[in-house]
Amino acid sequence: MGTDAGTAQPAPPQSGRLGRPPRLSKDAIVAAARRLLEQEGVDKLSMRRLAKVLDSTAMALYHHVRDKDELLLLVLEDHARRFPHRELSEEPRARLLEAAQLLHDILADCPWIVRVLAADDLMAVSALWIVESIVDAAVACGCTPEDAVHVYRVIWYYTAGELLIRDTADRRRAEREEPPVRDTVMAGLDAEQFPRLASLASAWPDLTARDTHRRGLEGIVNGLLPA
Amino acid sequence: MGTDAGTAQPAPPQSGRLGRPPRLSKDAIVAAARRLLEQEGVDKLSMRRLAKVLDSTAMALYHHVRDKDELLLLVLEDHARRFPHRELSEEPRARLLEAAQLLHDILADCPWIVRVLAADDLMAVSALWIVESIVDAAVACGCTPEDAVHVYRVIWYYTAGELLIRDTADRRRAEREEPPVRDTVMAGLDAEQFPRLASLASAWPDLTARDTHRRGLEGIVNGLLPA
DNA sequence: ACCTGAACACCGTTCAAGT
DNA sequence: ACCTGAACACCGTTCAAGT
Repeated sequence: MGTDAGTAQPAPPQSGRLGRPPRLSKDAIVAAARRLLEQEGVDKLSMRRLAKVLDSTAMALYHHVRDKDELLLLVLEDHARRFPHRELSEEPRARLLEAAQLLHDILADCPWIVRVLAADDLMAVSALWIVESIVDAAVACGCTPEDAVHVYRVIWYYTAGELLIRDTADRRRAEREEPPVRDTVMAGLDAEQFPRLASLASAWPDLTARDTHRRGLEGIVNGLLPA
Repeated sequence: MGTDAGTAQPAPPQSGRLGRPPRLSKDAIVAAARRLLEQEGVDKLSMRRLAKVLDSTAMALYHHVRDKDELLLLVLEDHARRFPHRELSEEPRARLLEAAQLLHDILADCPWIVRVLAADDLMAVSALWIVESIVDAAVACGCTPEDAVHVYRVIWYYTAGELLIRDTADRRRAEREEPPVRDTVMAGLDAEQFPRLASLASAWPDLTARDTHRRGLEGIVNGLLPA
């Protein structure tokens, strides 16, 4: 993973061109950013640091990408293109669920993108077909086009929330040594005032199971599709 | 709103105490932060700027709050305490929905807190009773305690996602002059490849209705509660 | 055309020192 | 006990200049 230098090479010098030959290229920048992201996380990705990795200066990057958000979007685009292709079922309800799951799985590898994507409610262009699939499957399930967009949007909000929260919690856990505030709050709960929460206090953290998203998705789809 | 100096006063000088009398107080800091947040948004809230408003230095603030996150949490706590109280229904399903709605409404005024809260999946202590209500109502609807936590968690993910996305979109719109990427992507959609999205392109933005969250909530609850 | 250095206008936080 | 000034270790981005 750290040695796939293939895509990180500077662009092949085009023959007989005017101007200085480029040392950097969009591809090389995106590849380096991907590696930095994988190895050290978003918090460590700055234009200056990325430039250092590329033996260049922060300002040189701005010749190839408009700003940091565009760079992150390019990394997502690249990731979505590489992501293993999956056949979707014919049956619309199953297709809807599978597409939603795929949306989640692609983004689960780049949870930092949620903050950028949150500005819109659409995915990267190379994953737009998933959005199309969701809306289309919802219509095939009997939704009006408007309701289908609503279904998509609820799924997207839910997915974005899950990714944001899991990612934030993961990163906090990695960087701080103290236990999360939740644990101390839960431990000190007044059982008179909050009987339910108090009785669940010890079980609460463990309930963050891996299949939470999937189970919730099924419930949401059941609740939103016409009977 | 800018003149409620009442809570922004330095703490009343305690009689006969040792040490230098404090010029700042937690309350004054929180009140000033709240005003800054209301008037200028999170992006403008920095420890340095807040200190300037209080005629003090950034470092003095660290004597009263541990760090910026704690300060933001204190503002939420304050906001949740002030928030108008609402009676909840007896009927468990209605109570569940009302509590979830209340959770959303309280946070809708401080959407910037989602990034801080995202580290845990619990609310501010002064709004913990809402979480208790949701879990309790879910049990009253026939959920096991574990399923009730699951229901709460799906609602929280959905709500956090909605708040995050609406807030990010709002702030982008306020600061940039260009239209969101979504509009240009949607405008350039290949109708062959994405028939559904292309046909919805013009309608998409308008579909961000105010009641989206409420409608989605009902669907989610329908889908997650036992029949 | 592509890249550099210096600068602008900031951050959160720590630390030693003052009163 | 409470506050200050200076400093640390950074940010993203702009701009004029170089090759």
